[in-house]
Amino acid sequence: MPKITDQRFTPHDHRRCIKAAMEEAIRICHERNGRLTEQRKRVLELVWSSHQPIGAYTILEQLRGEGFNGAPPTVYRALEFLLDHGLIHRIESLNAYTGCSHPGDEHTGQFLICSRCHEVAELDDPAVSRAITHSSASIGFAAAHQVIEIRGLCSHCQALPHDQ
Amino acid sequence: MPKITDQRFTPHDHRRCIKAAMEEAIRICHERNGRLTEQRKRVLELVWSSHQPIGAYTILEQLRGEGFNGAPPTVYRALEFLLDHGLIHRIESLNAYTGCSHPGDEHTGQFLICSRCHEVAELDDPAVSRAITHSSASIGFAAAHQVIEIRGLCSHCQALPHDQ
DNA sequence: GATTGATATGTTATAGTATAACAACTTCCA
DNA sequence: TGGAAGTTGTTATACTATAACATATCAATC
Repeated sequence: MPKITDQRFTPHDHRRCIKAAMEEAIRICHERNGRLTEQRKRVLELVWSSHQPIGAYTILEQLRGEGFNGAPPTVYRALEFLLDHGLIHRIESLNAYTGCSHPGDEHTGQFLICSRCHEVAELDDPAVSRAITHSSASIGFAAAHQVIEIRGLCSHCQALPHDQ
Repeated sequence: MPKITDQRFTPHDHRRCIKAAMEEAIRICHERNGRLTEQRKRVLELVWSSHQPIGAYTILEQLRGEGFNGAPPTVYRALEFLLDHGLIHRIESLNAYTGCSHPGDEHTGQFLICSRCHEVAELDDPAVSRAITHSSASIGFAAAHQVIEIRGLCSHCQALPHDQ
């Protein structure tokens, strides 16, 4: 059974998502002796500012809007840290980043990307992973990391008229 | 059962792959009234020149080595045509392109990418697709296009010593 | 075979994404 | 307190992709 731990694709008080994510991040970094500096924390908040994946340069713009006077490497470094600690994921097909819905667990995300509202939900269905591992193994391929990004329409957008 | 129609990940006479792919491409384009021009044909050959995905700018370099005096748009247009006609796939996680192993069939590829030799095989296992469609549907998401790119070690590279 | 509309290619410029390389600063512990 | 490790600043540049407009080629019709 797929595991969806958040409220994505449905209206909700998103501030709670952010708050919960930040608390989790602090906990995890503390546990792992990772230094969640102010910059990294702020980047994580920006990534979590919506359920739409956000690009590195958009993050940079936002930081600049807040008086930050930095350059791309700063953002990319923060993203790298957050990726390394499993706090965010990179969506390869969008060159963008999104908050991880269940950090801490070792996992490679499976993403459902709505073509209409552009929100992304993370689905971590062991059945999917298993199917892939099994199928790969049947031709002798040892699967390590899985990139799974599914495009389609979320339930909310399916209910809307087609002419947007 | 996964369907692997080619000889990837094993030594083989690759000229045959190229030849077969080109013949298929000609057939398919004829059938669909697509104009497989010399440039497009040459780009397709370059994409098929190995089982390693190739980047647009590498293609450009190679074309230039052959006396072609063009710019990126030419290459990207050829790639777009080939993608539209299902003759190649784009590997999102590599920003690169690879020949489609069974063009003509409607399908979204599932790719096995060897981290060591960098070859890519296309696996089109309906069981994997089904697992994803099913899992998505269970939370009301209508899956349309699937990006599946698996990193790991091919059977050949698994057999090699670890210190490469 | 000239006309014309559609398709394909050439050309220049620029947008968007990411990292290399080195300098300066902080943190933390020995 | 000194020094190593880790973090951030800064500049430059690499890599990937497309916009916009000009020109050329094709293919069907008159």
